[in-house]
Amino acid sequence: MTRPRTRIQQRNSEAILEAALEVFSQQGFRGATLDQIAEVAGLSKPNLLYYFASKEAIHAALLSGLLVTWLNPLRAMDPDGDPVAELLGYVRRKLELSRDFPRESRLFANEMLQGAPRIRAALEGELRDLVQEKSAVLQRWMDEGRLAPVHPVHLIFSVCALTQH
Amino acid sequence: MTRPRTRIQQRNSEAILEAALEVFSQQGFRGATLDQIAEVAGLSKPNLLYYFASKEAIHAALLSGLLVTWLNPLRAMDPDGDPVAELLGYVRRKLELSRDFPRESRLFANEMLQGAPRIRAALEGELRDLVQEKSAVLQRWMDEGRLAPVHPVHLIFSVCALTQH
DNA sequence: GGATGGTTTGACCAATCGGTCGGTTTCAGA
DNA sequence: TCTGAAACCGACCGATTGGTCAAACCATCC
Repeated sequence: MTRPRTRIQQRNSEAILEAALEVFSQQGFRGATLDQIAEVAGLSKPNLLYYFASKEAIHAALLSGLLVTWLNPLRAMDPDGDPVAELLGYVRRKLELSRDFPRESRLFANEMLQGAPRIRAALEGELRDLVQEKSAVLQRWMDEGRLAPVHPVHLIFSVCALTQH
Repeated sequence: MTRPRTRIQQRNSEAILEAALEVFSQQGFRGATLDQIAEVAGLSKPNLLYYFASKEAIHAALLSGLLVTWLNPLRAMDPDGDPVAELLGYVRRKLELSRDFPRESRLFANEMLQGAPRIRAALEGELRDLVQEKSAVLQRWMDEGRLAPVHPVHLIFSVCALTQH
């Protein structure tokens, strides 16, 4: 619930999440085991469960911060900026994210492949709203003749597809 | 090894592969269980293992036929045809494949996410050769001025990314 | 009708899973 | 230096896993 207080809590919580990211992103949720995570983190299995209530809790903690980070590149697209520059900036930020955080990218992909059972709500809320908002911006740019006319949602989808892939 | 002979073998083998495709594509290899597959197939678990030696064997049987099917759209691109028409035909065939066989697509994606441990060899052989061959064709078309100049491998990668996504 | 070989299953097994428990060690603050 | 709480772990638990096996079943051909 609250943030870790002591130094030990801080360090071990981070080690667990780091290890869990490594394992979950490669094996998927069901494929990962607490023993694997514990070994990578350099802790015993009971000690893992001293910091997190369950395997689900570790996974949830990883995913919770993920969506925000992943939507940032699109969110940062400035409606008042230059259309082409903004669009290319969006592509570049998204690409750098995939390059610098491949494990997070795979974790996200794994979740999507299974129908996003744990983040569906967030996707249908936050993500949907953001896409609609930015689609409107793109549409306006196209109407003003400052951007080649294509379906704005398809455009966003294409950028996601290419960068994520 | 050899193809099923009797009608019963034919029917049950297909039922098992059909059920395994359903389960593997949703849960991944480690996430899927023989009990789930058996239930979907309408057979008992020991009966599954009468037709396939192991869980691995079922998965391998599914993957073996997959790569060929998945490379067909690119393979069918005709070096002597019209560049734009051939490229669009490739995109269309790939897109139809993803639309009509989403489970196979997810199975493939799952395998890729885990580093393709079971089809890495095939990827580095068959896939690599085909991409290089078709890249040469695309490069020739570009040199002849019949296609906008981009990196041919990036072009193929982009089509894969968009259609698969 | 009986013999034969392909087919099916209930019962079972060792290994592994996520998670618990009681007790021990380590640490921080007085 | 002492003490109480935080941190840690060996041993264990019930459930589930992939897989086995002997026995039963059943279709087919002589």
